[in-house]
Amino acid sequence: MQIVKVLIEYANRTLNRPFSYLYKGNVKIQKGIRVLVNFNHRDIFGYVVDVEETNKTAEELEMESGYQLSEIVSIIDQTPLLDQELLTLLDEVSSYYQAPKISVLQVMLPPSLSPRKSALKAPKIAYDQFYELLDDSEEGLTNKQIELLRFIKQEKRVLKKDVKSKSIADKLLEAGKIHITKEEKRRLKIPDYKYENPPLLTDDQKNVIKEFNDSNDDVYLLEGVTGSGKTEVYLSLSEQVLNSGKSVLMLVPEISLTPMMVEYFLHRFKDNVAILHSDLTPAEKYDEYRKIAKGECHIVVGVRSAIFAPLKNIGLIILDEEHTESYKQDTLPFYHAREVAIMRGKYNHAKVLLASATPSLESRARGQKNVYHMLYLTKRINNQKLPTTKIVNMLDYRNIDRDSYIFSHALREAIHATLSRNEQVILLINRRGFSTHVNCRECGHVFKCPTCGIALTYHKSDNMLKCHHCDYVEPYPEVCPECGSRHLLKTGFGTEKIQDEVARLFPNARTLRLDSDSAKNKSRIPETIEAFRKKEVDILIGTQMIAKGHDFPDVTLVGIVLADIGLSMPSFRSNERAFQLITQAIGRSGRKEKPGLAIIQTYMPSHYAITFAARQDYELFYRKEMEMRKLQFYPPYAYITSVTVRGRNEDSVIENTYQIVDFLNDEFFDEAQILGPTTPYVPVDMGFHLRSILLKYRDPAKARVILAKMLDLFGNNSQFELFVNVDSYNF
DNA sequence: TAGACCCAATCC
DNA sequence: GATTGGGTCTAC
Repeated sequence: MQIVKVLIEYANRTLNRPFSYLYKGNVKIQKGIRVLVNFNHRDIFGYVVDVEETNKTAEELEMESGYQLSEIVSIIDQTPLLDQELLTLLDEVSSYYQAPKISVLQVMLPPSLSPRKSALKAPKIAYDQFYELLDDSEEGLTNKQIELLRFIKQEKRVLKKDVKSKSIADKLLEAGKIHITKEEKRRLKIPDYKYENPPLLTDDQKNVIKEFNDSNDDVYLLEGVTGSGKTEVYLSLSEQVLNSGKSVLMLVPEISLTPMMVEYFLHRFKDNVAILHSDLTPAEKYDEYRKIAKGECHIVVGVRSAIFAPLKNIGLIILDEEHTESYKQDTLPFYHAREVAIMRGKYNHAKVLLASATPSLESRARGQKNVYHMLYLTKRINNQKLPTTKIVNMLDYRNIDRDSYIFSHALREAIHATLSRNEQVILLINRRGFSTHVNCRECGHVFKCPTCGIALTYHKSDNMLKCHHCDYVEPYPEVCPECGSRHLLKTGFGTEKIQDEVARLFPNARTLRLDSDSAKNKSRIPETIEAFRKKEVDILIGTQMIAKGHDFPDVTLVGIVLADIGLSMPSFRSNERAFQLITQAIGRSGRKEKPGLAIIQTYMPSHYAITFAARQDYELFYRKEMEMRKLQFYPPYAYITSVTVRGRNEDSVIENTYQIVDFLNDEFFDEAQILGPTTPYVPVDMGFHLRSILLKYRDPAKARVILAKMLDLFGNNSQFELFVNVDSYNF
């Protein structure tokens, strides 16, 4: 008999330990397969982490352990799901992020292979069936049969579903003239891209590639201004790595927004590329995953979770736009693709290339200390000039347009001039909806989300109040629910309001809005982008989703309607975020031979994040922001981890949070700054109250030990749940 | 994580 | 007296 230890599919702290089951059959159970087990009256998935042979009886085992072991319901897999590298990575990731192993497995594997019960309903392998010739003698066959036989002989193999007459084919099968072969099908349909000859590299690009090749360092940070040709560097390096017999993992922030990168790789490397992103269907993900695991392709282009692709013999890992926050998962297991990339790079002795026009401060600081090898691309391709920028102080009423409190004279006139030259405009406003706050003028009542407690945003298109954090919506009430007054005040503005204003001020301009409301259906994002590129639209209005990566040759004006929005967020990263967003947005203007202009409207015209972004001066921003971070002891000077306590009873949550703070203070002595309990920005989550603790420290190894101890001590309480977010981005 | 179980509130 | 709802407990 075998004792099988399994991890349960529930990614809950209190269940984060192996449970034992019996297996009396004669199959040798292997570590790393999935089994179906009965757990607390329900059949669920378990992932086998250990197997022991035993001569004891079930009764003896019950005596020893004090509980009755039940038997495995069924075995799901024939062979282990992960190879040695990914098993090692699993351990490393779950210990670095203090995350339940099962939660890491669940992000590593596609839905069809996931250790969770829903995998039973997930897509299976699909096959194409072919007829193939066995014997071409035609004796005793009818004319129709001979016709089909000759056709199959000529074509070598014929898709079964392409043969119209099944009965004739059946006759040939019966006579042993042909047989059926099957082959796994790839359900992701990829257009047939023509190979494109690589363009000649610029001297800058050649120098970067040479420096990269001549060095033996592990991790590189390529700082390259917008439009400096980073993509061609990726393609060239990838080609080299492939020629040396190794494979390439290419990570991008989000494929539906920036399909260009995938297209470049498909043009150059065709069938050798597999694609992994969140818009694929589960069936497509499964097929791509197997194609990679079987070694049928050597390049993976994908988003965050693609860092776990079962690619073998990796020679190069690239993170494009490495500063992008979508590389950090903000749910369990809270991993950051950059850190995982570095772990995988070490294991494979592969180089890791991080790249951005505006690197994260963490990465840039490591570059400073030569932990990462810095590389630079300082010139735009063809020496295109950066756009002219202008900061407009919106505090000065003389700058504001007479007809609109949202637009300045400067921006309104620039839009007018651009349109009359038949060129295009991008207006960026980093906020969705129509107005950001609705409150009652009589009693001051503020409309808030009942589940999250944050202010609701008014959306004009459907006349609804929406929560921008959860999916709560309610119809816009004409009267105040508190006092019955009809005087409701809408303040603040977002994309919808801008669209209204533009329609009013420029009635002849064709406008389109692109934000996560207008793009509910993700397939419409590329459509909108394409319509704009084809100049069916004059003005594109949108949130940050329009600021990234796109190349619109006829855009010569970018207007940032209110640059301060990001800056007023209560986060130590808000300066960095604002700088990155403004820099990226400005980079959309004047991409071809026409000179570009960018106008930045702000109430904080002398804020360094805005002035340095306007000058496109990353290095100055970096230095200034580093001073601030040093002063406040934030990353990159400190590591941070947040601990969130979540429970039904608010008082008990607060009380327990204090106890944890006390514990952490005792353990760290003076080796950490501990802030908290604080009430998070979103204080209530589905009826659960939340409180957070922020830890800032210098020694991650020590913190890991203390955090593990904390989870041992406080992590198994039924009153509350603990969430540990190592290297958190939510503060 | 989700069901079972317990107790109290609520119904006609 | 039965039914419903909420909170708590537990799993191999």
